[in-house]
Amino acid sequence: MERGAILQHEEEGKTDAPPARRRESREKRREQLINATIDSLAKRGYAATTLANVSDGAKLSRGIVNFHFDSKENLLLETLQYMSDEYQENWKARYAESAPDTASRLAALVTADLDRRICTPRTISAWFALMAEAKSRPAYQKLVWERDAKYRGRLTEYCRKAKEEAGYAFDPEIVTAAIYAMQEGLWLRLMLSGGDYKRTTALKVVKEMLGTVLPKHFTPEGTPLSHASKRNTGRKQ
Amino acid sequence: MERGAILQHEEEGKTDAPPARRRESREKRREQLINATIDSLAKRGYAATTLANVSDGAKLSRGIVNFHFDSKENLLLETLQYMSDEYQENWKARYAESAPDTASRLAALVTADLDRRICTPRTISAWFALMAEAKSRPAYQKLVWERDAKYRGRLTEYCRKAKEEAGYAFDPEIVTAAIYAMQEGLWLRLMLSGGDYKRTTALKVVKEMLGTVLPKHFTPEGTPLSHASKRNTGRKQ
DNA sequence: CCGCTTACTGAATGGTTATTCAATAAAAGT
DNA sequence: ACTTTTATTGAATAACCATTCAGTAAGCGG
Repeated sequence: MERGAILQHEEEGKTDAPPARRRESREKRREQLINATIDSLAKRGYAATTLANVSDGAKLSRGIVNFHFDSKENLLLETLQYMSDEYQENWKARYAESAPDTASRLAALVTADLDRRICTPRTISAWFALMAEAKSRPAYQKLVWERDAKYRGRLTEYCRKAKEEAGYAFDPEIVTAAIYAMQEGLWLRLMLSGGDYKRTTALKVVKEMLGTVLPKHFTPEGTPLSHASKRNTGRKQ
Repeated sequence: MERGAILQHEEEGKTDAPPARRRESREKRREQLINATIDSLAKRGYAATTLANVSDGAKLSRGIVNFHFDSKENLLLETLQYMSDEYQENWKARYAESAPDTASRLAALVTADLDRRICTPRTISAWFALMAEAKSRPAYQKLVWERDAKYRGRLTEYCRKAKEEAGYAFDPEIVTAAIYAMQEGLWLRLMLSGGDYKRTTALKVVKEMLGTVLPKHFTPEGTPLSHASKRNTGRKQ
């Protein structure tokens, strides 16, 4: 469609003015190209992302992508892999640094999705651009399904734990599905609203939901109640 | 990528074996072409959908799309419009045929999304294919935003009503956002799981959520409690 | 049966794009 | 210094695709 794009993303270890024409290690270049791909996906969408866009974005020559990734198809797949890894590393880190009680763990998991580090317009747009193509590309679908399974498994584990601790009436699998679906829906909303809807608003929604569904573990506003509330093992709320 | 597609979708008013080579009214053809577009979007995704695919799918000649829609861009936009209208007609119909109490109305609205008539793999895949491009196409974004606004407005109205009736502690806007996000997330899940996850499972999730968030209006399984429960206007649950 | 309108066709066109590859040059090894 | 390896370029290629349009024929009013 249009040309002459201004690239806002700066690659990792470089700040000098004449950036290219210097050789780099295989890994550095690959990451640089993947970042340029994410930029283009976010700005132009899947259909309008061309190899010329990517190499221009990285300020490198036309043939560079096929040299490092063999094909466009493969570049896109590895970009998805890269984003998937980033996502996973993030929630695992948030999980690890949270307090060990059920409420804090759940809050960490659920909030990780909306963490400043991964929840940016750039990331979300690129993610959905690839997601929409997943239906017709088994390789994408498999990758994403596995990403999901790990996260949801952890989430279910803690929903089950919460149920045991407070005697909630819900089915942990179903609550997990509901929470996870809500998170993905909020991502979609963040993308479609084009800026009106902020990350912090989405956070409020997620937290209020935690407060409503798990009233023994969270305040109505969604703040974790860290004390181990083993008191009521009785009936429902 | 590959060729020689088998088309599973049959257009509206025709069943005879030699289908083409007969002139049709402008409206019939346009609808037929839109359906072929949805088929292709669902099967191949946005990027791989070509005008040749569409005209082949409709068993018509190459030039047909530009004759009826002027451009590919316009065909896609009108396809989005068509799907958007279908969606809206559906929830309005479900709403209209529901009992007039708050619980039934809410159940109708929330369940409409997963109605057999609009919630098919074909529709969902095509929808997300267009959605992912919305970020970079203002015309799409506007259209979808308006579609959403009407539905969410209605949903908020009834969440507010429910709160007044039973004295829930929640913020109706936030609960609406949560429910709507969950619905979109479930759509995404239906698409990505490729058949494991069924419409009926998603329905269960939605209903259990209603039961949890609005315990005075629904059973824990999500069946509406139709009697007007004006009894407690007091504190929170 | 005759013009006239309207729907439709499909080959031709021109622009875009992924991919290849021979040439080039920076490092690394010796 | 020189050889080898490895990264990079950019012009050439071939495929693909949206769009155009001159031509064809179906329906229709007369």
